[in-house]
Amino acid sequence: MKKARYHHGDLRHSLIKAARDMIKEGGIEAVSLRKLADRVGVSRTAAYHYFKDKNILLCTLAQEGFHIWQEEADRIFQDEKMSHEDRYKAYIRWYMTYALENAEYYDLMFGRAIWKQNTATENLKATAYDVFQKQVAITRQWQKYGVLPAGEDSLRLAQVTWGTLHGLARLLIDGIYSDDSPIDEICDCAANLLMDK
Amino acid sequence: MKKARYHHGDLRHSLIKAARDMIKEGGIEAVSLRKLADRVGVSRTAAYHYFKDKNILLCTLAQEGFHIWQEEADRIFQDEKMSHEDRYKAYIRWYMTYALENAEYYDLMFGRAIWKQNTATENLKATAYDVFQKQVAITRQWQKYGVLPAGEDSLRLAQVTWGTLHGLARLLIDGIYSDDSPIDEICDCAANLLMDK
DNA sequence: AACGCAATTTGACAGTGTCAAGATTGATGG
DNA sequence: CCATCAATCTTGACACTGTCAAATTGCGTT
Repeated sequence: MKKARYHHGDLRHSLIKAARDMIKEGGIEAVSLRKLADRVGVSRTAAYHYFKDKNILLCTLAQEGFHIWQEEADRIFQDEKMSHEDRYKAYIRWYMTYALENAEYYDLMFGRAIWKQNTATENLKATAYDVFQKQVAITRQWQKYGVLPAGEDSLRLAQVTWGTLHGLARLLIDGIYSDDSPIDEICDCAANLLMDK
Repeated sequence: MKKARYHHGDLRHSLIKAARDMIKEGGIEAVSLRKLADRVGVSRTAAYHYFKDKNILLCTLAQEGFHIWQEEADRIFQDEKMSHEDRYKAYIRWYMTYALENAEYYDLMFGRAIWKQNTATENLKATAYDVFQKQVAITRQWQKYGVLPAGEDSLRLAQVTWGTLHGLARLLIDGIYSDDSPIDEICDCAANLLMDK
């Protein structure tokens, strides 16, 4: 479709798209600007006109990931067909399966690579902050509905519950738990612990 | 102390020691075999006689980290001066502060870098497995003493509780939570959620 | 048609991990 | 005491990587 014209026409989006594919294939480690340029059919340093850094490219991808993430989560949060309890359980299960199915992307979004860099875009931080704030709001709702313990501070509760899901996802993704850990059982156990009894 | 002799004498340990320092200073990313060799005063490829891979070097360090980790944890597990409840709370607090204070090392031990590689030594996996099995055993004890809910399967419970601590540690270390998150409050909230009520 | 400016390329540099082949050494046996 | 040998370390080389500076190309406007 794309000819070898000097002006590519839509390089920015092509780069993002290619990087997205690349990540799904081989993880963040496998992403290199040069292979990326190769795949898009452009010269090695072309990307630098759109992304100051390799890191900024990754941040952009992560931000995109957060938006998709939020959309999918909202779909569960707003599903009126389920009871509050079931919705929370569904959320947990969705979190784990989504994280595992998109392991490489999850790694990008929550991984250290991006956040530790000092070049981490303010945009990304803002986006992630928004996602978390929404999480806090939902947590407050769930407390109101008696799904989560009402006694705890909503912010702390959101931090800890997210921590639990994040930690489990990480351990499963990284293969630190044995491979045959049944996700269903783990989700159930987590739900039992977190939810108000 | 060390002269520029051809035979270094204790290269393996020197390499490990230097790598350990390097990690504490600048994180895993900052570790390069060449700078390592430089620091030890030896040629760039000298390390390959003791470590087949860069990854294997890191695995060795991680294993060492697990042993220290286990020792420190045991000190809490076996502290008879505390009640079971207090001991559990102390464990949580220790976990978080230790992880945060040794963030770079924590990153090495539980980070993806090592586990994802197919060259991950069987030794490391075995060590980590031992650590986790001990965790399961302790969890079972705590269930017996009424600190943790007796109804849950011990293995799953250990997985989830560890997941919680691991996730919180990760989020705090990576700076995904805002920097001014009071660890004490987070620990308390986690304890409330996890412990039997 | 010529000019300007943005998009892209080429060249170059300093890093990295790792392999193969050579140099140095301390220890061993005659 | 000295030659041999295997362990230990070095040199050279290769294929990568990210990134900068300076040239090149070509579209749109005057």
